[in-house]
Amino acid sequence: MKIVFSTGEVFSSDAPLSVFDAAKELGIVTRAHIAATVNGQLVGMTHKLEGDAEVALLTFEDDGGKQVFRHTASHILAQAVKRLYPEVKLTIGPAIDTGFYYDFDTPKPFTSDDLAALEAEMTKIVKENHLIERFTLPRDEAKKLMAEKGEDYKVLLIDRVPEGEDISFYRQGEFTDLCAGPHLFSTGAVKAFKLTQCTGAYWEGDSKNKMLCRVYGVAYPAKDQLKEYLAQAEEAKKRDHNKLGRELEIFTTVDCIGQGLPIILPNGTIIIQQLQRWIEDEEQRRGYLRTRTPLMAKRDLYKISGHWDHYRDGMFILGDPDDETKECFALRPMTCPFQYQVFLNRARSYRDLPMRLGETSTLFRNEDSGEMHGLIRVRQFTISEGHLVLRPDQLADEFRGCFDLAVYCLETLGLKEDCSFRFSQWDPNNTDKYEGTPEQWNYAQGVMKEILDDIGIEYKVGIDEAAFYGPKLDIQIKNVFGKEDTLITIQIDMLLAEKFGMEYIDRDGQKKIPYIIHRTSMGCYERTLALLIEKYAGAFPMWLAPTQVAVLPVGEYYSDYARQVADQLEAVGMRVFCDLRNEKIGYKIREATVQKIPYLLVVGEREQETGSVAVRTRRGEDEGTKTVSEFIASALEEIAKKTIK
RNA sequence: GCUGGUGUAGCACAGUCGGCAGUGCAGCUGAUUCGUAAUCAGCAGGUCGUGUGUUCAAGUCACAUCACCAGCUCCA
Repeated sequence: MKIVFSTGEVFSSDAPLSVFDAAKELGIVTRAHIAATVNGQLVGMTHKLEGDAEVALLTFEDDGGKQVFRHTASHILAQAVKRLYPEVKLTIGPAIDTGFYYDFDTPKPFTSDDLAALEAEMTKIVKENHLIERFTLPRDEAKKLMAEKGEDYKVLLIDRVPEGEDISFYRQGEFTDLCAGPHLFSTGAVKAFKLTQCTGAYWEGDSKNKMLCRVYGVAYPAKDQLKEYLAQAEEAKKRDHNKLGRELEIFTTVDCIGQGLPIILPNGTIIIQQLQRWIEDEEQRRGYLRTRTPLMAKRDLYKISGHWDHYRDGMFILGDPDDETKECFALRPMTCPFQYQVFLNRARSYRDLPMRLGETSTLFRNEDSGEMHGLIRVRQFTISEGHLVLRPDQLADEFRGCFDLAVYCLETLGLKEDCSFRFSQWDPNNTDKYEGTPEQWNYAQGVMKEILDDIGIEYKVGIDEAAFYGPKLDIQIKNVFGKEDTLITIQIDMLLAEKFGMEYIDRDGQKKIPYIIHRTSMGCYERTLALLIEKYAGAFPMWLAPTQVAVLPVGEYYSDYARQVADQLEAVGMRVFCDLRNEKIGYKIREATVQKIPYLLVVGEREQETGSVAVRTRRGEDEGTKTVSEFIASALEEIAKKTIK
């Protein structure tokens, strides 16, 4: 058999041998090699080669290497748990983006003290440097082994292994776990790790099931890598919008107003106002008509749209929903059925299409109490909402138009590089959640796939992530904790137009049902603001900065001149803080810098005499002395271009 | 909604075994008139999230409740 390595070496052998042995014969294996791929499949170094193969050796720097390394770390954790708490039952313990976790069924959830004890035990297991051996068993013997050990969850998992697939176990010392693998050669390689938190998590991710105890951890081959990760995580937390946003007086919350109902303070309001003016103008340039529709409606409207059946728990209802003899209102959780009334206002011709409707729309959603998070997940929020009513032949072009607008928004805000795309589809096995027939869904998703492939973006498919009326392109972004949320969404809807009796007279005189695109351009203002805070750590681009310029006289004697400079800046629309307090210049500079005001203009005798300002940035750079008009010109240019510095 | 954690002045925090409510920054007043990241002094600031209980006595103990945080679940 012929073994070809990705580095070019070729090894021929008559007898089966392991990846490690083959690589060793060629002298290309090092201690850093912890896993491999064989014909594209991830395996451990001890994997036996039994035929021609293409092999690539992996280190921790490779994704596959990380995965194997972290997975072994999770087994070491499980082994430690079984040593200290034999009564605990094992469930699953995969590698994840940042590290690993293991879910345990414990009589009592672990505490942080327990984690310290577990870490100590894990250190022992690493020092003992157990070899990790793989073996397989026939189905009934596998179940018998796990049943004897009292591992009920593992017995369930064995039943799920498809016929014909190996049921594999990994053994390290006295510990054996049902596991598809692969794993490291031995436990000794996991030199640096930390258990980061323990929380609850439902068995199989279903809230109807028992809540297990999930322990999260991170693991690295070297101590300094762990140290670096922990330092980075600490740094990321300093950018947390929920902390920074409050410190910078962008928003606050008040107990007696309630959960998910933040107060946007003046600084935050300026940013949202800038975003709103910008996006409304941009949409107007792109042919949108603006509307203003009510924040609430009678239940009758939601019955037509389907929200009454599919989304009632998510709405704030005013009145008794079950008393049909009395009026019952609900705050709107979305804009669609309201904005459709604009189209329905009179008979429409094919010439009226595409009709692009835009609204800065405030919505209310009664999220469960545990769901709220700073400005990212709230119960009342405002989005750059839009609905496009279209002829079938316009669908692809208009979808692309929405996509272009969304990308333009993300690029302008500097968020694009942090985003990923998700094609959110329905779940054909869970059709109760959705309106429409499989034929309608397959058609809508087919059309959308064609458009996405034509645009040529990379996307993940999200099954069971669709809206109840149609598939979506979701633009996803991660916060500082790595948690992903939808920032922008573009949806194709082939159902609601018919429900609302929307139609247009086509060229041939026939009544036709239009297609609808639901979309946001910039998304939800609150959520976008949160991500901007985290992206820029509060140092916003000039055009968004709540205060753009601080004018700082070196002494009270120059107050009049400072005020004159500030007046000139304000006259051209800039947001200025003129610090006339009787403080030393160093103190004023420190304070303005901490507040992340983009430009600090220091003025004293020299500047007063020449009609100039000494320019300093919030990053401490000295930009020299400029005349006031020179500074205004460059600042206005930066604002107009929405430059990101 | 579920699991775990937190809640003391505007902010960051201390408060031991249940025994007079504290520190720093911010704020206010005064002095200082100053050139690129914190001048000095004084003053004021509190129903210890809220409620109920235990106790001679509760920031501290118990129960309930509200809010905040992380995770799970959910997310049009």
